[in-house]
Amino acid sequence: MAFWRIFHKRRIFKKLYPKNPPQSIVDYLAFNMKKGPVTIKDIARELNVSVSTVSRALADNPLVKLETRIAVKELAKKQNYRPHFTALSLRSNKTKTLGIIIPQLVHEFFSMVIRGIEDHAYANGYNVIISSSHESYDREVLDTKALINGRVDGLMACISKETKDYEHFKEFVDRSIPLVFFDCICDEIEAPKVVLDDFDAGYQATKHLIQQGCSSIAYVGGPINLLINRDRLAGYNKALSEANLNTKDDWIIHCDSGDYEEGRQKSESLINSKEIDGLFAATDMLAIGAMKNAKKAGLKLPEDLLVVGFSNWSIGSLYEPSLSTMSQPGYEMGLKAAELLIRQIDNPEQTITETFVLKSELIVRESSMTD
Amino acid sequence: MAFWRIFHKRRIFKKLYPKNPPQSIVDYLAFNMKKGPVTIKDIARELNVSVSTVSRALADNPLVKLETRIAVKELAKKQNYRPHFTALSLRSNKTKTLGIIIPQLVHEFFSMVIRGIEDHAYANGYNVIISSSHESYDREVLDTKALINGRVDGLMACISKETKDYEHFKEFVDRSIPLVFFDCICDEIEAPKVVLDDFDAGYQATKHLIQQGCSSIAYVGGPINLLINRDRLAGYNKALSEANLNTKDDWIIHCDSGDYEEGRQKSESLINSKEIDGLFAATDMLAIGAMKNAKKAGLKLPEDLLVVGFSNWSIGSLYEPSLSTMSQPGYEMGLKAAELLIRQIDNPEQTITETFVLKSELIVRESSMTD
DNA sequence: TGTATAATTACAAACGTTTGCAACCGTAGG
DNA sequence: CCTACGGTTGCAAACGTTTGTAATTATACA
Repeated sequence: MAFWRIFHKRRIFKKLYPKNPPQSIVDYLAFNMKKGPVTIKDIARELNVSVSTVSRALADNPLVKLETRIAVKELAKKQNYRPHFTALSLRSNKTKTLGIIIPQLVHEFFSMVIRGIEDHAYANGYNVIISSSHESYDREVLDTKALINGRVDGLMACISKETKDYEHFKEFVDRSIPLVFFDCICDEIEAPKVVLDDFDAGYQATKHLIQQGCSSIAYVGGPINLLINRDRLAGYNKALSEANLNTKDDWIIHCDSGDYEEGRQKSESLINSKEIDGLFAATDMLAIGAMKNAKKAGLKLPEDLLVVGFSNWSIGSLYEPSLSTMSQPGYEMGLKAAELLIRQIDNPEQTITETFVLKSELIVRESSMTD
Repeated sequence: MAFWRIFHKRRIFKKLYPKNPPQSIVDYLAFNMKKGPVTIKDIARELNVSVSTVSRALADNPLVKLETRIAVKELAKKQNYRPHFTALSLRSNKTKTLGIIIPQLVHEFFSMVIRGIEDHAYANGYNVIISSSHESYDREVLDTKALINGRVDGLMACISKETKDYEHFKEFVDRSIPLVFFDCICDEIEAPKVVLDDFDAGYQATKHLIQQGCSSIAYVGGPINLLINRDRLAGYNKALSEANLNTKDDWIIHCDSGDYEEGRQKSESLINSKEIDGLFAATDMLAIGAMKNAKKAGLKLPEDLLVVGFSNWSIGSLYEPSLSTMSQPGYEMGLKAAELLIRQIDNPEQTITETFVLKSELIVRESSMTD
C-alpha cells in the first residue's frame, strides 16, 4: 500500500509509534484505541502533527497557525485531555503544591487557618496538602520526611506539643525549601513566622479579670515548652504585677494536653481549696474542665469564680455559663502564612525572616460578668 | 593532560556531563559543586559509575558488586539523597498517594475516619492528601478536578450536603481511577461503599426512647437529599410503627446544615408546643439546640423530655444534661475505605462494588435516663 | 595463550511535558 | 532563477528515575 510506504518515511511517524510501527490499517486502529488517559501524544497522532505543535497550540502560542490551534484545542476538549500533573512537575521542577503540618485537625482554630491558607493558595494556583501530626513528635518527623522529596514547593508548619527537637525542620532550610511557621513556632530556625500576640492576650485576659474585681487569679496553661504558653503566662504575670496582685505557685498549673479531662483533673484541688476568685485558662477546654469542678464543689458561676478561656471554641458559647474567651484570628493567620510562603517561593533569592504578629481580642460572656 | 583525554573518550563521561563537558579540573570541580537536591546522577558522577548502577545499588540489587553497593549507599547516606518523588511517579505512573474528599474538617467523626485512612495508608506505603469541600458543591467539583490529573492513585469521597449531581465523580469511573465512597455516598455510581447502618441506628435510638417511656417522639434531621438522613428517618418510622405509635408532620423537622443554631431555630416552636416527650436528633448539635430551647421553655431535662443525639461528639458528654447518642465508628470506616481503595488499586482488573455496612451503638447518658 | 563463561557494568529507552533551535515551504524581491 | 525571509512545523534535549539488553571485564579451564 503506497499510503503506508509514504507514511513510514516520515520521521514523525516513527516518533509517534516508537515500538512497533503499525504495518496495516488494523494495527494502526488498534494502536490508536489504547486505553489510559489521553496524552498530548495521542492528540498529535490523531491530527498528524508533532507533540511540540500540540503543546504550543494548547498554550495558545501564536507561532502555530490559527486553524491548527483550533483543531488541537477542539480535539483536546472532545477527548477531555488533562495535562499530566506529574510530568508537568518533573519538567518545571515545581509541584504547585503547598504542604501544611498541623498538630490537630479537629480544632476550630486550625480549621480557620487551613481555610485561610486554602483561599490564598487556590487564588494563586496552588494546591494544598495537609498532614496532621496528631500532636505526636514521631508523626511530625515522618510527615516532614514524606514532604521533603520534592513533593511540595514549600511548607507551613505548626509544631506539636511534644516537639522539642527541630532537626527535621532544619533539613528544609538546608535544602532551601521555603518554610513558614505559624502559631506554635520554633524560634531556633530562621524562617518567616506568623503568630498571635499571646503575651498581650494573656495580659488582656488577666487584666479583664482584675477589672471585674478578682484579686486571686489562677492560671491553667498548656505545655510550657511551647512558646505560646510561656507568653500567655508572662502576660498573666505582667497584669498581676501591674495591679500589685500576688500569685502562688499552686495557682499556676501546667497541663500537657490541654484537653477537658486533664483540665478537670489538674485543677480539682485548686478549685476545691476555694482560694481563688478568678481563673484564666489557656484553652477553652481547660476552662470548662475547671468550671465543671467548680460546679461540683458547689461554687456559683460566675458569682464565686470568674473564668476566661482561650481560642473561642463554639462549645464555649453553648456551655452554661457561656465562656468568656480570647479570639484567635485563624483565618488571617492562614492567609498571611500562605502569602509569605508563596512570596518566598516566587522570589527564592530574597529570604524573609520577619515575624508577623496578630492581635487577639477579648470576648466577654457570662463566665466573667459581674453586674 | 592525558587524564582528560582518556576521560573524554568514555561515553559515560558525555552522559554525565551533557551540555559542556568540563575541559579542566577547575571546570570539573565547579560542575560538581552545583546546588540543588542531590540526584542519582550526582552520585554516579562522584563515584564514576553509571546512573543505572547507582539505581540498582540503592535497590540492593545483587547484580551489582557488593563493594560498589556499599560505596553507593554510603555516599547516598552521606549526601542524604532522597529519591525524587515526581520522577518516581512519572516513571511508575503511580503516585502512591490517596485522595480524600470530605465535607468538613472540624468534625470529630471525620477526624476519626481520616485517622483510620492514614493508618492503613501509611502501613501500605501510601500518602494521603485531604481536600475539604466545606460542604460546598462548587468546592467539591473543584477538588475532584484538581485530583484527576494523575495526582492520586485513587480517591475516597464523602459527598457534601449540597451535592445533588454526580457528574464530577463519573469522570473517575470513566478514567478508571479507583473510587470509594464512605458515609455520605452516592448510590448512582458503581463503586465500593462503606457506610453506617443508619437505618438501624435510627431504629435503635427511637426504640430506646420508646422503652424509656416516650410516646410522642419527634425527629430533627439533616438534609433529606443525603441517603443517611433518609435512612435515619426510616429507622425512626419503623420503630414507631412497630410500637404502634403515631407521629405528626410537625414532629419531623429537616435541617439544611445540622448545626446548633439551625437546630435551635427550627425546633423552637415544636419544643414550645410541649406536645412531645421524646426527641431523636440526627446530630448532637441539633440535639443540643433543641435542649437549649427546652431549658428556655422551662422544661426539666430529662424529666419532661428525653433526647438522643447522633455521632457522639465530645461536647455531648460535657453538656448538662450529658447527651445520649449513637456512636459512629469513624476509625473503622476509614480503615475499611482505605483497605478497599488500595485493594482496587493493586488489582485493577477486578472491580469491587460491594457496600460494607458498619453498626452503630447506643450510648446512654443523662439526657435519656429515667431511673 | 586462547576461549568460554560468569560477573559486573554501561547504554538506551521510556514515563509526559516544554522549549530552543533547525528545517521546511511558499512567496516576494532582486 | 536564485535568495531571503515569514510563517509554520518538527526535532531533540531535558527533568530524575528504572530496567531490559548489550558491552565490558574478570575468572576459569583447556
